[in-house]
Amino acid sequence: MVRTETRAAYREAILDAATRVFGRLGFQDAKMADIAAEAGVAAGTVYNYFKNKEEVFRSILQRTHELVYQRILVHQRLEDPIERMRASTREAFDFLEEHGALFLLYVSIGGGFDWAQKRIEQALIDENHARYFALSQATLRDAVERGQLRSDLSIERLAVLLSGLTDATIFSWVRTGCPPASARKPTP
Amino acid sequence: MVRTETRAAYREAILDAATRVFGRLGFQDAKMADIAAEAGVAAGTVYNYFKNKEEVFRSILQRTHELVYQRILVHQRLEDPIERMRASTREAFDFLEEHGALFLLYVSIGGGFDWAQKRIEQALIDENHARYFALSQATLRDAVERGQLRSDLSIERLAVLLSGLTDATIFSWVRTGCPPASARKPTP
Amino acid sequence: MVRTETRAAYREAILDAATRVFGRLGFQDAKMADIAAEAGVAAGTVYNYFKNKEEVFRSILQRTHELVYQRILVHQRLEDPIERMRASTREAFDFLEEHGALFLLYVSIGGGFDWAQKRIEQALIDENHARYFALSQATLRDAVERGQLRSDLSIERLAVLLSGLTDATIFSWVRTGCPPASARKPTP
Amino acid sequence: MVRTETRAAYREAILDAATRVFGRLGFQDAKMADIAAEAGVAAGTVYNYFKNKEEVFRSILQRTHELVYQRILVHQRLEDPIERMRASTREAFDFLEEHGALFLLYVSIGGGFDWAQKRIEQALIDENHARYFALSQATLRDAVERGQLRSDLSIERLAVLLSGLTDATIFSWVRTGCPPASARKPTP
DNA sequence: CATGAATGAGGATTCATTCAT
DNA sequence: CATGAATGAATCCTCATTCAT
Repeated sequence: MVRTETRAAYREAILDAATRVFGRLGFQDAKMADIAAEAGVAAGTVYNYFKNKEEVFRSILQRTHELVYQRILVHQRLEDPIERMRASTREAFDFLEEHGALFLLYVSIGGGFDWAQKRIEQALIDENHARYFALSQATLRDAVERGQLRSDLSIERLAVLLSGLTDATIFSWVRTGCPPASARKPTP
Repeated sequence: MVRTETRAAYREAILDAATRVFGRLGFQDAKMADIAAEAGVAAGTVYNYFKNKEEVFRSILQRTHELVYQRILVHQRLEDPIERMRASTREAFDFLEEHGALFLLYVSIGGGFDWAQKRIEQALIDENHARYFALSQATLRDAVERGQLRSDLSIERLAVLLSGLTDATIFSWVRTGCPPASARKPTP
Repeated sequence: MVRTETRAAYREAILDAATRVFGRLGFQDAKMADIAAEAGVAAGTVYNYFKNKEEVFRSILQRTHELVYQRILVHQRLEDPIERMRASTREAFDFLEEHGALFLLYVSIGGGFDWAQKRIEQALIDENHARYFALSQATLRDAVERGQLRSDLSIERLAVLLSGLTDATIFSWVRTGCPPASARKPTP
Repeated sequence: MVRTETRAAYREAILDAATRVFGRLGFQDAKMADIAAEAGVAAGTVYNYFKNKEEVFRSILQRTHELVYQRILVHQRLEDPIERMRASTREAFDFLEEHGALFLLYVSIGGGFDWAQKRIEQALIDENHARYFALSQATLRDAVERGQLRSDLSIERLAVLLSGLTDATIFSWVRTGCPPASARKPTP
């Protein structure tokens, strides 16, 4: 058991380090040696936990998605769909503010910009995106059923719109540098 | 004179080739040899026209910006600001459809995701973005003066919004793969 | 500890190999691959020990200087300054016979002939030369004090003269190909 | 005839340019393009006059040797062998002062330091050196016959000695940077 | 397993030389 | 012949990955 815990600790430490390094330098410029150094382990050690650089990357992505998803999931217990939506969105933006670099990383891949990676990661991205999307659609459907939303709109299209707006905000944010002034404005 | 034309032709051919290759593989994975091969010249030849890989990239960006800007500029002659805006936006999306890969490239940099490049190109990007932005603001101001737009809104904020919406569309587009179904819908 | 020894051994092996290769081909024609091959290691390994080709070169120079200097230093214990001088000079020439190629290398730089290198190494060369020179002057001064040498001569000028003669011999030697017949003649 | 003159003029211009460039940068660092530019011709033109970089180099060497040899030859008309010797030596040093860089070049090859070149040029060097040497020996022999020199010394050895002293001076000169203070001192 | 050094494939870039105009 | 651009072989160096200790 201790062993298992130790292994897990190492793994987390490496992922943490990799997250920082990738966030700082991007995928290509981040060297395995950098990651190892940041994690305080030897270069070879990283390979005891991850097959290669790509898998380190993929693992970060997966871990992050899981984290955000879990956080958002919590808000699904809220009774009111509108509240649920609002809380989820805020959660996403809160995460953004906390983990800027990480999100950059996510976006850079999610956006499909880093081709080399895209080939490999797209499936992963899509799968996760689908999870969020399903959540979003469920909430919207709920709202329609409760009469809080017009029923003559395509749920899917609405979900796409919402997702698009979020992406747009992130995109602008990223483009302009970072702090999206209005992001934390109190919702009226 | 012939020489000058020939040189220009070579330069264009290389930029065209580079655009395709970068679009296909991204900056890092695109090899100078690939670009040369795609252009049908020897590897060394590329260096007769561009100092290095980075400059090839930068030149593509600059050339594209110029092209799009010129195209949009044409529509500025339109009397009606609203029409001007509409035409400009359509122009941008038309370009997108024609030059998908190229735009991906643009976005990948403009979004600031490819760190290594960002450091270098951001100034270029910003400068060009400012040009578009100025155009956009001028048009909006015009519209306000003509009473076609509410005058109690911040022109700058409006411009940011418009820019953001465009970016959002591109972003979603890029994310989902490519064809943004609604993009060419007849404007009502 | 073993590690440290192993590392040192590798380093020495590479320097030995580099010395041979540089001696055979000169700085420019010696390829890092040649050096690696001669040392029996992979090309990349050389870079684990030296930042680049230049540093390999510089290290050879430094190591050699140190070696010769230490050998000469031993003779400084001799009581009689004249004997000290004689022994030192012979040591230098002995070294020449043992390490012809190496000395060629040294001279080629010391003489300032390999421009590209000169820029970088001159300081190193000068510094070491100064050490020998100081030793030489000290010995001469000693000889003067003991009345073994005329006191009306400039010590510095004498040292320059001695140094010049040694250089001249080496120079002729190198020019003519190598074996300076008279070099090992028994000193009467 | 005009043609021939033109050709000769081009050839000389290129050699002059090459001399300057080689003197400035050394053989390896001097680019054919540099030489062409310095000569004010196109890169390809150089190849109309010389087979390759090496031949440019060889030609400089040959031309210089010829020049110095001819200058020294003039002094051979002097009656007194001692005067002849003195004049020749001074000629050599005068040349040195005028063409420092060129001489550096000569020495760098003559000394056999630039290996790549040495392989090729050594024969040329040796041949020319032999000419000087023959002149020197003839003069010495003459001096012996006239009773101006002890007859119990080996002429050859004397010639070697003289040559060595000259070389030594050049060597020290080159090593220390350049101006050999005493070189032009009035011979008492 | 951790370590950290060895490995070697891979790629940007340079530049002597060639050749069409 | 002069020109100057095209060529592509050649080489230094990086760094992901492997492996002996």
